[in-house]
Amino acid sequence: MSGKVDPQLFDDLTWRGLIHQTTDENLPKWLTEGPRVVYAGFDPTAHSLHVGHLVALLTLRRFQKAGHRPIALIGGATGMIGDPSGRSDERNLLSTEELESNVQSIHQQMQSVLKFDDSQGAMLLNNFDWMKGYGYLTFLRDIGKNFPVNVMLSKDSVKSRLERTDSGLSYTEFSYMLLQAYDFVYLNKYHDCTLQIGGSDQWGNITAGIDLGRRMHGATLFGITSPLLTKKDGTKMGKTADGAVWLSPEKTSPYAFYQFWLNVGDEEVGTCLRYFTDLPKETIEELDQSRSEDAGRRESQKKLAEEVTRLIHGEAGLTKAINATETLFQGGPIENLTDKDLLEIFHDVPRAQIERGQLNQGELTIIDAFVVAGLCSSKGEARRLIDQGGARINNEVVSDSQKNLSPDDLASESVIVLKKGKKKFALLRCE
RNA sequence: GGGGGGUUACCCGAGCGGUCAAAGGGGCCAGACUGUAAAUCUGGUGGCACAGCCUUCACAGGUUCGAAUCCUGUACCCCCCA
Repeated sequence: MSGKVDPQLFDDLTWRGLIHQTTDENLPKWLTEGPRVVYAGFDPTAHSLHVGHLVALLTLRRFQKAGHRPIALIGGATGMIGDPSGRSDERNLLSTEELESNVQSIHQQMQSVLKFDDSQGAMLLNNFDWMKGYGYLTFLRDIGKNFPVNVMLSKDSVKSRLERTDSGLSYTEFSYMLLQAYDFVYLNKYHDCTLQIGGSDQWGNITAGIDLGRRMHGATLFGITSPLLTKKDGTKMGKTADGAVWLSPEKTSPYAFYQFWLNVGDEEVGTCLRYFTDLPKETIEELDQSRSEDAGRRESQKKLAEEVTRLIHGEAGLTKAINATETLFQGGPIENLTDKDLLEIFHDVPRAQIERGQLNQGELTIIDAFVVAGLCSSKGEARRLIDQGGARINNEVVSDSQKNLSPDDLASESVIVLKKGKKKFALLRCE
């Protein structure tokens, strides 16, 4: 590792609003003195990372770009336990098979964000590797001995759970902190790691690791937490009505991913630009300025969506997302497109098969079409939708709920595009 | 063990013999406005063969011309006394 690091890193993080708390006032100076090994943990509780993981992942990336060495720690062991921090109820435990498969795919995803290639590149470690052989008695003697219960009880993550009367805290979850603390100490001992970053809900776990390092080895360790990103209404960022926004293109298509960022509210978009893009300060401040003059142009949202989508899905994914967006929201009728075009643009839109004969005979009512396509859960709902003017075929409003579909309604060789309201689409495809 | 209260649509919650598919609010869906926003306003929100019919008010029975509403039993929840 070259000895050079970017001395601006901490200032940049501060300007971006990514610093919530630090464990030591000398930390900014300490960071400029040479390359450090920094780690953040990711629980493999799902098959894919989601937008909620992105802040930590991108912060690791910023450290890497500034000349430090990141470790992405996958919590194969801790994921079996479940972190009680910020949770109101007990987690379900995952099987080892699920965990193993999750770890694989998460590793895959991280490669577009961190550079793992060279010998000084990022490291991906799984704490299951060093925890699996750790005996209970040994662990209690080595690690547990260093944890005063009164200190553990005073941690916010534990305290808040104990104060709830409607859900308890199992001994298993209570022990989570020891495992994460030990991770830090382990990484320090074997990989020279001296800094842990995480969301502000990780403060308790991070300081536990720092305390443990000092008690066991007299090590001096550091920690930084970032604010948890919430929307104006207090709900967590990264969730839509349909659930989490995933990084995996199988779970959230590049189009849907792009749309998520494009729809970020004016109040949040400034923060998002700072958190989720590498855009320099000047560019972001220009966008702030532009937004205060005419937020309706949505330059900030477009730039944000573009940057983040490119990072996660690459240039090709971004192009697809933009093409689909333009087609879907240009407003005019959908025509002069081929099956291939439509199926590509509407890649992740739900679709249903219908019989060609049904269409030719005019046997399919428009009400049934919306139900079959899954846009409406009952015929009554479909009827209401049409009566209220919220139903479109190939982007043209249909007002007659008695209408039957015919071959004239095909947008291309075999596809009919149904639309509910402004943003929900479905395809009917006749064979 | 004794006494009292409760269980209503996705959620909260009114209804306490007919006019109840069931007030009100939240959520959700759609429309207007707009920027594919926010806020606001309007309409909708059990199903269907939709001016009508069918199935709903914890569950099972009963009384009645007629029950979410009354009675009996069952399950679950809460409170008070022991």
